[in-house]
Amino acid sequence: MITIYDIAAKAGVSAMTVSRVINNTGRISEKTRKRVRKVMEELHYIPNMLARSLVSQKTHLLSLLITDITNPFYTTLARGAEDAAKKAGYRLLFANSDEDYAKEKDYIDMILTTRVDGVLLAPTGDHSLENLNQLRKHHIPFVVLDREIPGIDVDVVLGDSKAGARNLVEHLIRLGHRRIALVNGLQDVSTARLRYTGYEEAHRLSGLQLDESLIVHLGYRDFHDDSALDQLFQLEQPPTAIFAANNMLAVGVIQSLRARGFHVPGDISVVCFDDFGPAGAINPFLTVASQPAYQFGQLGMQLLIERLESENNYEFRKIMLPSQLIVRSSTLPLSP
Amino acid sequence: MITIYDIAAKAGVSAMTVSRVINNTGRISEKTRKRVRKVMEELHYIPNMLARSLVSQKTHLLSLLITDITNPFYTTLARGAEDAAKKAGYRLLFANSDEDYAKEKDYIDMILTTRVDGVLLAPTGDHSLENLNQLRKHHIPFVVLDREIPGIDVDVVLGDSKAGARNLVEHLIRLGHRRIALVNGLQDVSTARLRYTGYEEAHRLSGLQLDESLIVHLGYRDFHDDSALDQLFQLEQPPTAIFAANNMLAVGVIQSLRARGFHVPGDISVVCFDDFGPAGAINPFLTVASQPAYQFGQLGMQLLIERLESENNYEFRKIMLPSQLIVRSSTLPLSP
DNA sequence: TTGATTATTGTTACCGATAACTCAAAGTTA
DNA sequence: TAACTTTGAGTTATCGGTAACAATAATCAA
Repeated sequence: MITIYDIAAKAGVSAMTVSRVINNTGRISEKTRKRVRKVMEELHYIPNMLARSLVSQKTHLLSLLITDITNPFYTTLARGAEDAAKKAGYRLLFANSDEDYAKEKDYIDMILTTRVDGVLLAPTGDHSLENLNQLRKHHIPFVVLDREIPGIDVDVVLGDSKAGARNLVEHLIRLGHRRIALVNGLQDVSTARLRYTGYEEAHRLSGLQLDESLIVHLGYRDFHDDSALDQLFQLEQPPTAIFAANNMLAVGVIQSLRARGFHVPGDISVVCFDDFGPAGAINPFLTVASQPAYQFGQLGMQLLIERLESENNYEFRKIMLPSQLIVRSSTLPLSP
Repeated sequence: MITIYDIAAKAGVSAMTVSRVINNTGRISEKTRKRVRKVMEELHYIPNMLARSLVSQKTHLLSLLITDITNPFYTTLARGAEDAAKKAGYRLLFANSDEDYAKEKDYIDMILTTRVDGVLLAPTGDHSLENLNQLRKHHIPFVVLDREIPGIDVDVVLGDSKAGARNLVEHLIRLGHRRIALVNGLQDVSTARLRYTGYEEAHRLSGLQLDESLIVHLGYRDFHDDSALDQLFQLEQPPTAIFAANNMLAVGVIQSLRARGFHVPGDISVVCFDDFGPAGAINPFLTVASQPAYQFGQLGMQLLIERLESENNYEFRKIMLPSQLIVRSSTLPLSP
């Protein structure tokens, strides 16, 4: 491993001079600068970040912790975050918690020991509060994405879950549906709660009675749980439409429905939150509340970097991004 | 920032003793061990990886460099790699080159300065050779995924592009298609070359004349380039089926076709390499050669870790994973 | 010409951990 | 009881950089 000492020796200068050349600090005569540069190239010198970071107390590394790397919403978000980080000269450490609190905690520990400069994260749920407090205790700046955490004041980029949900459900109601099921995420997650609120609000504003037996709770990634729909179809009056609280749940719901012989949208309409990225573009099928995923990442990263690079502790900011109702072919008017 | 010296001072021992307690090395009496542990908890000690890695010359960090984070093939692969890394106790640094050589180079540089222990990467193309040589020069072990690079001997996990392509094209030929277009990736990428070879082989074995004017070259991510299909439809005898060399190209092809008023598969059949992950499961539509993406990542990571942890330089290994033809509804027999 | 100033480079200490060596006290053996 | 082991620590040097200060040479003003 070539170090600045090797270069210093070969160039006949001190290590400090080499360091100065590398960082363009201090004053160096053009002659020595050139000589040092030449030796650096000859020896294929690569600076050692570990050593540099140890003394500077800055790694120029940021961490992005998402909850599901197979979900196009988060991968698009990741692209946004990556682009913004790159533009500002930071390196990005991706991590994936799989909606699993324990994994999240593991990654937070790794983030702490790795001494990243800041963290951008979509928390797994309200209990993530403990992990956030851990970050705060160690003075690691962070920005929260997509999900609000009660009990802590932070910079955060959110979608408007309530309005989005209301739009989706109102769309179904306009189509004549009256028994609309909600396949929701866990109540521990703010988006799931707000999507419920939007669902409830749509009912109330339309003068519809809300039937709690039409509500199912699953983890956002547990779309394999086929039995989840049993509850709905054992009802005396089963639903004629289903609102899935995110895209992955919608996939599961549709697969379950088809496995039971239902046709979507012929027999039952389905809507969901979040779109499907490029892969979904082949057969745009689902009626969705589409969120600007790329901007989630980009804006979140901008907030983080501003926080990092500003001295003063200005107050925390909350950005709320709207979702857009895109009506496609998974919804039909209720047939009489 | 709490260091082992703070702990040592408060516990009334030397820093070395604290280090021994942390790493469970050397001999420590149960009494001091407990006292040190207690102080560590009280002060919320977090070990500093930078310092530790600087002396141990090991970061326990691996890097995964993929070419398209929005492609479900790579995100599934990433999950496989992540799981395998986690199991072996390594942390994983994701990076995304966007099929862009310059970005890849940037990431390789960052990998070198970050002193990761090893790299798992899907190269952008043959010219990545230079980046691989850079890694080798600095003695960073690496494993190549998905794409072969001529001119360098490495551990590598590949799909059987030739056989997969042949299967797809033979499927089309069985359906009666005779004018089959190939929308391929750039010739700089081994999978694109092999998919061409499979395409050619299928023609030859079926006694079909291959018409070079039916072949279009695009980057694997350049599916926005709508004009690419112009060439095909200005032909006197336009194709009746299209083989897209990967999933992203297929998305673009289908969107282009629809924009031109063609119906798939009614007017034209489409097949492609690689499936669409969970997002594609809603409306499984495309006939594909599906590759075991998760295993690409998992096996690649296993190779890397074995290479890392073994002293001796055993010879390089090449794993070839088969693809599976999945016939769905994007293909129809040629109507007379 | 001389003291002051500026430009260029070097020295030393330190970032936070660990390897290698040292050393005192306690325990063992003959 | 003297010599030898074993146990449980501590000391020092080092990993590869950089900050802060020091030192020398070159230039300049008076």
